[in-house]
Parts: sequence; structure tokens; C-alpha cells
Amino acid sequence: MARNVIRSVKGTRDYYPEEMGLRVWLYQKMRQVSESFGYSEYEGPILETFELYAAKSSEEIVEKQSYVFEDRGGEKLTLRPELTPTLARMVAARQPQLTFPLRWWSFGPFWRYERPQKGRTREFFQWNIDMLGDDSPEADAELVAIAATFLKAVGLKPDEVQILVNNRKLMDARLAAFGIAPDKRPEVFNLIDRRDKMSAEDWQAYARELGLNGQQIADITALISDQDLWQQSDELVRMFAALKAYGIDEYVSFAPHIIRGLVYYTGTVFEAWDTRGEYRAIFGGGRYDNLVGDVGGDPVGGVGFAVGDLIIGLLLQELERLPVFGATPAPVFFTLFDQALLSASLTLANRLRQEGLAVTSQLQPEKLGKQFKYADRIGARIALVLGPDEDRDATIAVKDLKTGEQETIPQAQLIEKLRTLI
RNA sequence: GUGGAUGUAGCUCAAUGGCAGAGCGCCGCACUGUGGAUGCGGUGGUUGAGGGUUCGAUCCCCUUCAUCCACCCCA
Repeated sequence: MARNVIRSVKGTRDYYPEEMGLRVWLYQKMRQVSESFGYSEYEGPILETFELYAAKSSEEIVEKQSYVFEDRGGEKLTLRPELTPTLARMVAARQPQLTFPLRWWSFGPFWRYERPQKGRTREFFQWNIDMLGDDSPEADAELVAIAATFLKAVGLKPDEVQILVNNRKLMDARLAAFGIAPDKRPEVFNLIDRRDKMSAEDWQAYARELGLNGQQIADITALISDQDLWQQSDELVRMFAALKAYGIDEYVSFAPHIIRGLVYYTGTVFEAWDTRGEYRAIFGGGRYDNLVGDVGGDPVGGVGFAVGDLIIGLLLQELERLPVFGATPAPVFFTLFDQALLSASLTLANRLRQEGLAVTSQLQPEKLGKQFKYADRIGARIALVLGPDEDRDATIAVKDLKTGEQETIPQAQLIEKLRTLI
């Protein structure tokens, strides 16, 4: 590069208007779905104490993948790698004043210190949505229904994405029945979670490393392919029953191998995947019963999920479900014929703004050809020309840049005309 | 943290141990009251950075930085 532009920080993204368009579009869909279920928006700080995550998030996330540093006063701080601990902290801090069940959602930046690759950056955005204070399977169902409604809202179909649901209590009980000790179950959960990521041989070897005997390995193998297993869980039976009412059950299926990595999940867990399996999980979530208590509050259970902006963005882009971003927010471009008409042009343009129309004004008198080219390039839909003739007759030329049709009309009719065109 | 690849014009990419190229874009003109399309003309480079080998390096070697991809983990 000839120019030596100072580079951006590794793993961060610059949101040029086109990228910002996608982010805002997703944000609007998330808001729309969240609010339609009665969830209120909140936000926490990007910086938290290291203490908040220690032993509450997964070890890998805290120890290896968090930005941890000391501030000038020597306090150990973390750039938040996830939101749920912040939520638990905020709820614990004001627990007596809050009305439960509470329904909250948020969309903001998160940081993980990892090697960037496709669909993964160090700074990313996440939609978090949670309900606290209702421990019922129907609450779990509501969150799954919200997730499905979102997928539908962004134009994804059930044959393209699936929400896979499981329940840790169910799995825990089954492992107990196989004679697997409680302290070994987290490792076995991890084993199950990785079934799809390893070859059958490696998986078997890993299972033996954990000290499982042949019978237990066979039991687990049978367990995670048992599609009817959910019927043994009252919670899942009630949850699936509730889900039917939302009309989104084609987006949801039972999947006994879904466990999830985060240690704080205690009951229902779920993930959404593209059905071709090309990408990582689109989102993940579940029920956590101890988190608020763990940060010093009175025990109150919660259920929620988090959607990163990257995978869903890649998927939507690939399936061509995204609108075109990057056009000017102003559909109307007001040209400037010459210096003598500057004042008249600016005045008229501003009158349009006062009527609620978004208008870009040309400020320097360049050739009209250049002005039209500029208007076309920024994505304006209408160009207005106020030349000497129009100024004398109190008219204005209105050109539709898409059709190329142009009409000269009295200025008094301009607003009405623009409203029909836009 | 581990492994693999790639850095050449604004963008996408060629090329050869011996003058650095194309397409697109951009600018101008045809068209001084009208964009997209077309034609013609023009602008384009410390070949990521540093060092080595060589008469000569964009090419070969070393170092470094950056980016991308996979693993790990996860949104």
C-alpha cells in the first residue's frame, strides 16, 4: 500500500454504512420480536470485574478467551465475553424492587480474545433475551417460540434452520442410571456435546479416557440417538405441548446430543443450526437456575438465549434474504443549478424537510450531469431541478431517477407530488 | 494456543531472475439544463515491511507484520 493508514485493532470490524445497514436491520428485527412478546430493552456496561465471570462462565471462555487487564487503579477488569452474568448481577442488585417474572432483552458488543476466522471476530454483537422468575416449562417454551419467531421474521424457513432442544436434568438422570458418578457427569456432558465433532474412533477413545466402561459407552451411544427420549421428561413434554400453540413447532426438534458448553445451564438447553450444517450454531441458550444466587442475589431462575450477529448475517447473505443496504436515507436529491439559485434552492429543500421529507442538497454549483451522477450513485430516487425558468415560473422539475421520467410542476404541488412518488 | 495459505493499481486478479499488466472503478470529452448505456481519451504502483543471495529480485532465501482458512472454544 502506498498510503500508510493506521490499522484497526485485530478482530474488530468497521461498520461502513452498508455493514451498519445490516446491523441496524437485525437490531430492528430483534426489537420487533422482543417487544411483541413483552420484553423490555436494557443494557449493561462493556467492562465488568473479572470476578463476575470467574467460575461462572466456561473455564475456556474466562481463562483463555477473555480480554482481562488491570485499569490504572490496579483493578482486574474484563471486557464482557457474554451478557448473562451481567444480567444476573443487575437483577441481584435491585431484586426487591423488580417485578417478576421479568422479561428483558439487549443488543450490544461483546469481546473474546480468539483468532479471528470466518464468522468469528474478537468484537461481535449479540442479541440477548431472558425471562427471570418463572421456572415453568412454559417459560422455556416462550423463549424457544421467540427464537423461532425471530428466525421466521428474518425470512428463514424450517427446512433451512432448526432449533434443537434438550434438557440437562433428563440427561443427568439418565447418566445417573448408567452408574456414572455426579462429579464425572460434566465431562461426560462434554463428551456427548462433541459427538458430532469427532470421528467415531476418536470419540470412543475419548470416552475410555474418561473411565467409562464398554456398557456405559454403549448406553450413552444409544441414549443420544433416542429420538423419543423427551417423552421421559415431564418438562420437555410440557414444553413441546406449549410450543404447539405458537405455530412454530416445525422449527423445533428434540436432539439428545445437545448439551452446550456453558456450565451454568441447569435444565432446558437449545441451539439453532442451519440444516446443511455449514456454519456453527446460530444461537444457543437454556435455563439457568443458580446464576442470580451465585452473584449474591436471592435464588431466582431464568431462561434465555443469545444470537450473534455474524453467523445469522452470513447465512442470510448466502440465502440472499437481505435487503440492499447502503443507499442514502434521503430519497430526494435537490440539485443546485447555479450560485444565483443557492438561496432559493436551500430554502425550498428545507421546506420539504419541515414537511418530513428527507432531502440531500447539492451545495456547490457543478455541471448538472455530475449532480445527477452523484444522485444516482448515492441511491437517491428523485432529483429536483430549480433552474432560472422554474424559478421565474414558481415551478420545479421533478425527475424519477429509476424510470427517467421528468415533469415540471408548480412548486405548490411539489410536496404532494413527492409523496406519491416515494 | 496449534496448523495451513495469501500479501502486486481504489477493487478483483495476472505476469516474468532483465522496462509492472488486464478487467472493473475513477477523471475528461462526445453531451456547457439531466444520471445509468455506448464510444474515444486519460489517471493510475516504494509489488506489505526489513534484510540476504545476485550484475540485476515483484519472483529465490530468512525475518517480521497483516489478512484469510481450519483446529480449539464459542455467538
